[in-house]
Amino acid sequence: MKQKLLSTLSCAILGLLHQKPMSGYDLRKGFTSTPLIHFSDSPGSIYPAIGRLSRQGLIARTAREDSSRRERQIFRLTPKGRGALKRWLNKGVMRIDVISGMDELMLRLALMDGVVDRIVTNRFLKALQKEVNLYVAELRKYYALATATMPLSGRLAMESGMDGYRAQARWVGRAIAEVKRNRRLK
Amino acid sequence: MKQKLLSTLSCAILGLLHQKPMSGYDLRKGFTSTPLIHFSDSPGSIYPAIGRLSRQGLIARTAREDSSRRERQIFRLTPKGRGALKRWLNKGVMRIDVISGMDELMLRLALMDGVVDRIVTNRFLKALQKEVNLYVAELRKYYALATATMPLSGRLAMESGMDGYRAQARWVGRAIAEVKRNRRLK
DNA sequence: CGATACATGTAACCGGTTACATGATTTT
DNA sequence: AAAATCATGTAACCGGTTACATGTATCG
Repeated sequence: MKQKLLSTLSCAILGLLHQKPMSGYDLRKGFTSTPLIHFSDSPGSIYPAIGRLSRQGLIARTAREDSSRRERQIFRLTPKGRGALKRWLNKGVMRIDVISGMDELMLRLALMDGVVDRIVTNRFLKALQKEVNLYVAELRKYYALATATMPLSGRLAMESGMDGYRAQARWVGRAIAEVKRNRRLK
Repeated sequence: MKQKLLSTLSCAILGLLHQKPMSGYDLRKGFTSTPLIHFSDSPGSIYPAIGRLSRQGLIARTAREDSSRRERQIFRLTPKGRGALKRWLNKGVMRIDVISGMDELMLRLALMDGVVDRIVTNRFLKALQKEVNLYVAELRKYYALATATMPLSGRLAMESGMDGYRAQARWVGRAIAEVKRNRRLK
């Protein structure tokens, strides 16, 4: 049986539903009211995504809490959904993710707690560190070669990118230390 | 007459063709061989984009240089295309761009040279600075409130984002200074 | 001659965006 | 009673991804 590829939004939904069963509306609020806003809000993306996940058997309706509010459909993760979530969290960190999928990487990190153990988080951060450092080195090399011929605004834009990745490199070092410390304390 | 909304890729193509007329293949290489890689490579996105821009009258085929190579179709910007490019570069900097469109903002900056003057670049950077600082402040506030209840990995992911935006804030300060210095030297 | 780089495209698929539609419940 | 918020959806559109198709020129 082949695993369907899930969109980032779908995986975000799986991660949030793992933390706590909730409705489509709650999910939307979870996106719009936190820095997760990156991953879209708008009913036109979330409800269809819920429908797909439901059809694939990764999430399921819970008995609705008919307290007073109308028709709230609460969804929860199925075992199959939990499996899909774990697979997504366990994926490797590729060069291309660092170049154009950093948001998704950070989403993965954010959703790891309570789903995978610290070893996975640690492995993830180590892999990320490696790829970020490689990419910084590559950018530096490109910059050294091209800077002379680059116009001012182009150079500034490139420096912005490099600064961002350097900040990531520093951050990931601290993050690894924190995870290690946290593991020892347990 | 209403202006069609152009995709980021389309605008990137307009910007590159403004620097120098070239073929679809050249554009692809321009993307894959530089940090512009963010904005897709793959023939399946570039050739259709070229087709659309051509149909809209924003770019046009140049007499082909039939030196020896086969069928290279060289495209250049039309006056209408230059107008569209300028409008894109002159757009304001919104909060939402900072939150989920930083790549496009940096692309805009990178392509400004030779198309719009330093005043526009300066205005852009000032607006960016304002929005980045506001967003950093907002994140800080959210972090202060939520940090206690956030799991480790979630907190780390959030810190990554904050570090990134702080780096942007520092960079934009330097960038503004450089543009000012550069303007004085001229 | 075979491999690699040059060069351009098409077609199916997928999913996000936008806008619209609907209706209940709570607040003013 | 009107307005705002809660809550769920649908449909058209657009464009990016993937994979495929095709053929030339150059180089070893």
